[in-house]
Amino acid sequence: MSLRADAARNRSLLLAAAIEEFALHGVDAPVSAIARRAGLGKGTVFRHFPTKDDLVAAIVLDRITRLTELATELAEADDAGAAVLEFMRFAARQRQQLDLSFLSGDLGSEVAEAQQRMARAITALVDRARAQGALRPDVTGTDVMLLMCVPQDVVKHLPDAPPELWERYLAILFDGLRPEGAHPLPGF
Amino acid sequence: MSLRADAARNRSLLLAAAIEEFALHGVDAPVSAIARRAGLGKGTVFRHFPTKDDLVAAIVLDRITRLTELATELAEADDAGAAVLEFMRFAARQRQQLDLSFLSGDLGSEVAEAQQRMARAITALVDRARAQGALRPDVTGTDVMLLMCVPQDVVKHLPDAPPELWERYLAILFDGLRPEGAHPLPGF
DNA sequence: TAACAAGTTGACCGCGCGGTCCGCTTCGTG
DNA sequence: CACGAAGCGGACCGCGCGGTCAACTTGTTA
Repeated sequence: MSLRADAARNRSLLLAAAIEEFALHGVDAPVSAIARRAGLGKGTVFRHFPTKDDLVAAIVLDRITRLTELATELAEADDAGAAVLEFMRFAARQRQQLDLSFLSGDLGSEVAEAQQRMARAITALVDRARAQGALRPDVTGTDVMLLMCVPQDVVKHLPDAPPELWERYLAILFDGLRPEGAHPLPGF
Repeated sequence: MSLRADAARNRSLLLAAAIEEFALHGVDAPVSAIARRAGLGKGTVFRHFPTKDDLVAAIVLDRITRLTELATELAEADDAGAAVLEFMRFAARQRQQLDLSFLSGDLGSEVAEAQQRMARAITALVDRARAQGALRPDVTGTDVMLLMCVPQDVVKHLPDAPPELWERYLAILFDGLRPEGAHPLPGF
């Protein structure tokens, strides 16, 4: 055993508190607020995560990993176009709960490698959809990676927006990725 | 005359320096850096703009005004669809030079009113394009306002991106706004 | 050109942040 | 249960920020 029981519990308490706090006030939320929300002292945060960036990296790493898993899973779906859409929907929804970008900022080599793994998984998924004719011939995995968070980001600029508005923008965006004259996917 | 000659010159020097600094390092760029870039003392900045927010507001106000003027101008174009696209292109290009959002953050009533004027101008432009059948029947001015900055925002996540990449995303995005089965505009 | 208003400056202040540290508490074990 | 190690807490530090101010310089005008 490498971690004491209460320490493990506190660690996950801290992660949960950090996710909430970052979602609510952005990455600039002070560490002290995270500690307060977790009902712990500030020092405890730095015991588990030597640096605030390490805390951020831990969360981002988790999110990236989940996205990678989903992309890998969806790569086996019959309808690759629908799979891409579902992936983007998941990514946007996840972004709703977390203001952190997986792309910008240097968060250490571990995160960078995870990003590359995710990029590969997404590229595989997108390549397959393109081969099936579900996407424009020039759409790349990078395109999807860049665009998948847009719906949530855009909606956040509106103070009083209906909570499902982002789906509308996802639809508009995905429509721009489909080949010309293609029929819309069911559900839109 | 209400302003001394050198003071007027310094004021515009400061505005230019602030635009550059904000574009380079975001809105969080310290006031001292702006002063240094302008070759002036920090105190001078606060003489012209009592608060950093006032400086930001001045710049944002200028940008919003230009956008409003352009939207009003373009409302008289024959091809309203092409006009909307050109407007979005201008907005995105402007956003390239400035990291400031015209939408989020409270920057006083003056900016808020200017935002509303811009919203009206854009809505008029978009309504006309929609009436001409150049856009989907459910596209609103708000949609265009929210989406027009996306291309630049998205590209900024890529560290080594070709400078014209944003045009590609504008094309994808605008394509999602056009009615189904419509032929692409010339140039794409 | 004299004299005053207007403008400029950089040292200075208070604040809140990320991060440190050491005395104290609590868990796990023999 | 007793004891050592692992974990905890919060006062504390240094830093860089936005903003202030009083001494100084400069444009303007009669």
